[in-house]
Order: sequence, then C-alpha cells, then structure tokens
Amino acid sequence: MRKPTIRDVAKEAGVGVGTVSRVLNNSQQVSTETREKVLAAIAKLGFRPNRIAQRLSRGTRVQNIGVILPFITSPSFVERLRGVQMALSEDDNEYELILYNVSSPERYQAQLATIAQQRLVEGLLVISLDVSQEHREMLTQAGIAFVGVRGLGSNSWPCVGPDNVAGGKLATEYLLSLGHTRIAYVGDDFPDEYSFPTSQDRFTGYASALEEHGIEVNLDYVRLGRYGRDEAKRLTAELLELADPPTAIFAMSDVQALGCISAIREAGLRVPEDVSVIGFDDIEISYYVGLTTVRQHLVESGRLGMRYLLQLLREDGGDVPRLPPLEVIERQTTAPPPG
Amino acid sequence: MRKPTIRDVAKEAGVGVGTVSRVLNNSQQVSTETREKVLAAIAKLGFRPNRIAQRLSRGTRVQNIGVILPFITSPSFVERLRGVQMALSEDDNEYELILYNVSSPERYQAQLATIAQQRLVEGLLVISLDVSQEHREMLTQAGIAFVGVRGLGSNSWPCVGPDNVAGGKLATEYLLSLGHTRIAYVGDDFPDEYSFPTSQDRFTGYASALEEHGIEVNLDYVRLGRYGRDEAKRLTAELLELADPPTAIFAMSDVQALGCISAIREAGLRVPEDVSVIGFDDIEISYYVGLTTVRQHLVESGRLGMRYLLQLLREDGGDVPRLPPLEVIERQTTAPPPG
DNA sequence: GATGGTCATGGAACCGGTTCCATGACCGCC
DNA sequence: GGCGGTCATGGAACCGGTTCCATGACCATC
Repeated sequence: MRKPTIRDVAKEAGVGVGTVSRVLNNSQQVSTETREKVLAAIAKLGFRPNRIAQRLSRGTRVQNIGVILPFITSPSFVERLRGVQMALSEDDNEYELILYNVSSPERYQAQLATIAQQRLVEGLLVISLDVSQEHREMLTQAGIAFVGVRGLGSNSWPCVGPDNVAGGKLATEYLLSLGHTRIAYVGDDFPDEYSFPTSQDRFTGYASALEEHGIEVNLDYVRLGRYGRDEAKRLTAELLELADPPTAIFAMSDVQALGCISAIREAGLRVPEDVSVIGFDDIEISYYVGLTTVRQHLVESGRLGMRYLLQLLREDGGDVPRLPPLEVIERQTTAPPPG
Repeated sequence: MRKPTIRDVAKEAGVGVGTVSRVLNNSQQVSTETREKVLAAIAKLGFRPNRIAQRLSRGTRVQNIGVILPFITSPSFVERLRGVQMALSEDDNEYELILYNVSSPERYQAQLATIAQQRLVEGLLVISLDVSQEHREMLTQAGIAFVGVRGLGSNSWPCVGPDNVAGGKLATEYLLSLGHTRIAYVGDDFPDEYSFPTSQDRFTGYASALEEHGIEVNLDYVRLGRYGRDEAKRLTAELLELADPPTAIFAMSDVQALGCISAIREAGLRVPEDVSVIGFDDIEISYYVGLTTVRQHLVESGRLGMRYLLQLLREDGGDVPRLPPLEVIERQTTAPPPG
C-alpha cells in the first residue's frame, strides 16, 4: 500500500489535481465547498505532500552541506562546530547545514554509507572522525566533496587540524623546562572508540620529548582510560598513590585535565605547588578555571575546514589551509616542581 | 541562460538521456568510448545533476527537521542542542537535522520567512528565540509544525522551558534564606537583542521575592548590560564600589556569574565569604567551578522539545511536556553574609 | 438575446532526473 | 545461413508535485 499522492486525493474528492494543489497552497481561487471536499479527502487518505516533488516542480534550488561529528558531548567538538558556523555565515549563505551526529561508533560507518547513497549534500565536513579508504571512495563516487577537521596523520585526504605528535611534545617540553622529570600522561585508550589516534599521537610526542631529555618512559606514569573527567580523576588518584608519584601531569585533553586537578585537590595536594597539570585543546572552560594548556585553535580549525570545503565546491581547488602553530597557554596550574 | 540538464548533455554528446544517466551512476553498461564522450559533454556544459530531481525519481524519502538557534556562542544553547540530538537519536532516525543559526537579530526574521517559503523541513524547533504572530502564521500556512525551547511566557504557542519569573524568585529567596538583604541583580538589558524577555522575567522574580520580604528594590543594585562574562565583570566592579555594596549577587546566567566572581576576586574579596554569587542555568562549567546556581534542566528541555515536535509530526498531539521543577544547586559560591 | 467579464475547475505539460523495455549490432555455433 | 545470446543504447514512462491554459457556468450589461 503505497503513500497516497495528489492524484489519489483528486480522485477521492472527485476533482482535478490542479484543484487539490490549489487547496494545498491556500489559493483564493477555490470555492469553500470544493475546498471542504478536498480537505476531507486529504484527511481520509492521510495524504501528506511530498516535499521533494514540491521542490522539484517549484524549481527551488537549495544546496546542502553536511557536517558529521561525534555526539555533541565534548566541548572541543562544540568549538569546532562554532567555527563551522562562522565560516558558513561569512559566506554567501547559499548552503543549508545538515548536522549528522554519530551517537555510536558502530553506526558511524553506516551513516557515511547512507550519506553517500542519499546524495543529499554537496559536501561533507568530518569533525574529529576518521574516514576509511572504502568510505572515501563511496563519497567520491557519489560526487560528494569532503574535508576533515581533526588531527593530522598519515593523511591521504585533506584535513585541517593540529599535529598531535608535535603538540604532545610541546606540552611535555614545557613541563620539562619548568624542571619536572616525573611527568605522567593521562589519556584515552588507544585506539579510541572511533579508531582515531589522537591519544596515541599525543603520547608519541610525550614519549619523544622525554627521550630527547634522556628520560625513560615510566609505564607507571602512563594511565589510559575512557575519555571523560571522572575517568581521568580515577586514573590520577592511582598516580598519586604511587610510591614515587609524578610532580606533573600532561592530560591529553582539557576535560581530562580538570579531572586530574580535582583528584589532586581531593588528595589534599595543591595545584600547581605540589603537582602541575597541563591540558590540551584550550577550550573555553580552561580560560575560566585558569588551566595551563596547549592551544590548538579549535574554532579556527572548524572555520578553515568549512571554508576550504566551500572552496572545493566552487572547484577552486587550492591548498589545504593550515592552522596557526600550536602554543602553550600559561595559566595557573603549572609551576616548577616542589623543593 | 538556464542550467544545463541531462537532456542538454545528451544532445551535446549525441547520445540518449539514459546513457548519460548511466555514466553519472557509474553503470558498467557503457562502453568506454561513449563514456568519454558523455564526460566531455558534462565538462563542457558544466553540468551538475540536480539533487532534488535525483531524489524524486529515486523515490528517496528523507524528512528534515529544522532547529534554529542563536549563534552557538552561549553554553546554554549548546546544552539544549545536545538534548535535541538525544531526542533525535532515541527516535527512529527518519529525520535529518538541519541547523539554522541566527548570526544577527536582523536576519532572524528573514530566515524564518525563508524557512516557511522553502518548505524544506517538516517541523521547526526554535531554541531560545521568539516567533512573532506573523511568522507563526507563515509557518502554519506552510504546514510546518514548530515548538519552542525557551522560557515560558504569555505563550500562545507551545514551548518547553523554565518559568523564568519563578526561577528568579527561587534564586533570590535562596539568598534571602541565607540571611542576605543587600542583594544585587546582574543581567541582560531588557529587552535583549532577540527581543526575548529572559532577563526581564528573572528580574521580575527577583523583585517580587524582595518585596515579599519587605525589601525595596534598590536600583543601584540592579545592573544591566550586554550578555557576556566581561560585561558582567564590569558591572560587578561598579557594584563593589558602591558606598554600601551588596553582600550577594544574583546573576541571570551562569556565564555572567563567572564574570561576577572574577570581579569580586580582583577586588581582593572572597567568594563566598565576603560576597555570595548565585547564577542561573546550571551549565556544565558551573559544575567544574563549583558555582551555586538554579538548575533549569537545559539538556532535558532540548530533549523534551524535540520529542514533542516529533509527536506533533506524527499527529499524536498531546499536551506540551513540562520540565522537572527548577531547583537551587548549592555549591561553593554562596554562604551567609559576613558578620 | 448576444456579448463580455469573472470565476472555479480540469487536466496537460513540465520540473530533471532514473529505470525499464525495445532495438539492433555483433558474435559464436549448429 | 539461420538462430539464440550478450551487450550498448535510445527513449518513453515515471516520480509527485505546480502552473498555465482552455473550458464552461454564471451573471451583468447593452
């Protein structure tokens, strides 16, 4: 039993399709009596106009751009999204933004396939997610341009984002420069749920900075877990119970850094006098709470990513834009080690 | 000069429309030679397939739901949006989410008109914005259901949100119950840029609580300005310079409350020992910084709003859902007045 | 009673793709 | 040489609306 069309309604009401259309569009040119008949038929059949057909015949030309991102749960995604919005509103506004949110890793692949198949969007911005070779091909086949906003890696596709290895190194070097030697790393499990190696990359940078200073990586100081404040807090509590606890912690994200700080305070220690903490991201909260962190220009990455995508859609091509360099933002959670 | 269609391409390439379509869809059933000819014609004419027509003929049935909200700048919008996403992903997922963001108040009205005219969406969720009588009629005419997620008021249309007057009263009563009598109010100008009376309503609650306790509203204690942390900080600095400064501040939003706290600390005073601060919203940051506030269930409001909209689209009707009651969340920024 | 205007109405043509069916070329095999 | 099969191809029909044009009813006017 297929959905009723305007012709079914016309037949049911005993009128022509034109009349039904006029009723639907509130034309004045319909007698009250006929209108009633048509409305009755519509109600009876449960008819709902097909928007696609409406738009085709009206000639409305709307272009869509898709943005896909993990469930809006982490502040860093939100900031990137904010940048995306900026780029879009700076533009001519000829595109509508369709937001796809990935609520579970399992569904992500299927969503990409659906996006390619539906061809609803002209372009897709992929925020903080990876796209497999297979899905890249699907998108290309469907004629959908795509750009990533995420950490750089061995990218075989255009991405705007930070070099996480360099960032991890930068954070660790900053702690080393303050005189710390017992430096812990708190991060996500590798590889994380979306099989995206952020934590791993930042750890690599951490390890290489230590190594360059002749410090061996102490696996007791490396604590990995699920992303989130509470898990980071738990991991930090474990660190503080070590016989030889770290004097500084590099948390792979600001959210996790906040968990670290909270654990340190609950253990009766002070930040930064007893333990220093540096985060990564520079989300808005960090400014409020005075967290020292590595600024990765989140808003700007969303903005540049979208801008580049728009450029691709206009077939201007051009180089992938680059973010300003990563920088350590010194606030109040880092200091030289005690003693 | 209208855009080239598939028929133009077919003519140009000297083939049938079916063949062009096959090339577009990477069918195996086309000889290399023909494919080349078609591709050349496509390139020459600058042909781009019309997605609308594709979808109509393919029979793809995608429904869209629109969400319109002020530029993603305030955390409270983001939390509401998060709730929206939750509702949508709990559902059958038959809808795509189109995000409209209002970057300037002037453009807002025009955007609503465009939305009504385009008829791209089946329903519209309006977050933290007002919809005039005129625009409500336009939406209704276009057959677009809409629901608001914003403070209740003299609503002639369905909205899910807090009672701001009651909330303002609740916050003020809490401060009164601690023993404060010199209580200031820091909020947005009325009416604000989007002509939405949040600040006014919360102030009304504030005034009525004071009145019920026999305290006259002291206009020196009422400071209004642009929304934002820095402005609130400035206003608070002014308050602290009064001959008889307040011992407690009710900030109309958590973001503003953070500005208040920062001003108090910069003035060499302690929170809450010298001055208490209560906010409004209970955004995520408030948890991290230990801000006492009025919880208005932001995430839940987005969720319920979207859920109700989906229900309307299924024509189940039903009552507008109600949020759990507002509640004061006591944290570390409020205490009895000094002395 | 003929003329002309207004108005509600039916229905064909159209929007721009996809898909299915008929056609004819070409090949291999009996 | 006739037959059946495969394969590339053209083009009509279709998706489900909107719009325009022709039609005929009805009324007022001369």
